[in-house]
Amino acid sequence: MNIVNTQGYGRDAHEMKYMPQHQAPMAHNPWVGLPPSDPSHWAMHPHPGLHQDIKPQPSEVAIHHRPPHHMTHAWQPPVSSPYSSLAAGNGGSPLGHHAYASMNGMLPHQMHPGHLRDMHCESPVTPDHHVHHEVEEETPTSDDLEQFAKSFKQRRIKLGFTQADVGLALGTLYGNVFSQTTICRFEALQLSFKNMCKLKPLLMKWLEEADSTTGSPTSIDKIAAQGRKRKKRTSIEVSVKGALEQHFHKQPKPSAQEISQLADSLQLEKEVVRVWFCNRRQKEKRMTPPILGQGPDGQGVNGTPPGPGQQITPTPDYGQPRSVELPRELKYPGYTHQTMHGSPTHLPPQHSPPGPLLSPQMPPHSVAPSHAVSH
DNA sequence: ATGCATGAGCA
DNA sequence: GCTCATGCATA
Repeated sequence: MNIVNTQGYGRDAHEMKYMPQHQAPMAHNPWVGLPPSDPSHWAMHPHPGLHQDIKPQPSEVAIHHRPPHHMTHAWQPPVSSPYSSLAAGNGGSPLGHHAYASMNGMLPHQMHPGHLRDMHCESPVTPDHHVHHEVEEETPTSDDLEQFAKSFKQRRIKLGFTQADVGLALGTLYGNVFSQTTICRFEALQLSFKNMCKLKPLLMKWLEEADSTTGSPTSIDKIAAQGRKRKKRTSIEVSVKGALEQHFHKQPKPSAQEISQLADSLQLEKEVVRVWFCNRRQKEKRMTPPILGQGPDGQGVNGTPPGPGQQITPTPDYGQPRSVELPRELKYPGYTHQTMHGSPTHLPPQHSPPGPLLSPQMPPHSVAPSHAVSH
């Protein structure tokens, strides 16, 4: 069975159609033929024959729920791997470095699995409405998520785990490995509502584990991804980004032709532009979307800095060519179909004024352009 | 922490 | 070709 290759590289053939013509340092196209002679720009894959999917099948990984300590990863972490903490069992995993993880002794409140459940339904400081003892593990509200993410991060840190550690641990717990990126985004609410909902239970379980097994190495395993021929990340100049942003404001969903034009004028590959728009749109759909309306180029289409009063995302009434899409004002339009049969899961009770112009985000912190200051 | 990229699934 | 989940690579 080698269904892997069907489309794994099937698209490479077409991908190669757009070659760097202006900015590419190299002349010939890499990813397909990628002769070992030109690895300078592409991550090499040790095993061309291996399956390419990064994520192993759950069944495949679930086997080693609690791996002894042997890692059968046929993967060579690039010497510069940011996730240096997972391998040998001492690299940097919390169990290894009790830097600030003297845990047990200093944890202000040892939460137990039981509590974990509660915390996802009701915030510790929850008022007293709809307080059930039943665990409505169905759709959590945005607030639930926000709060969970926050406390999750706190506890994760207290336990001395890195985001990468968690991601890997999830792999051994469920067979679903996640990257540092994903954990990071979860904590920062930078995922879609739906995605957040999906990950929450997993992270909750991890917390239980990490919590109960204080002291004994739980899951330090790595099922790594095979290196894949990946296009080198295109670096788009700020000025160009500015132009893209502007176009995005006017037309978030440019047609293929518009993309071509734009790409041409910006001296970018069409594919790069297309992907940029895809990513940009996706960004808008996160729980904590970026704030539109500012000149990314520094020139600012409106040098108006988001004052303290600006908590409403200026926007987006864009992208609704079909008129079927509900305004995001309703929170998360596309996600309201949460597999609820019959009884419609009411949308998360949000204190969002019925006004057509407001941010569907969490009011608490989405107000401030945290992006600008976090770094 | 985040920008650009990949790939599955859908239309 | 889009959306969506996800991650490598990088700032």
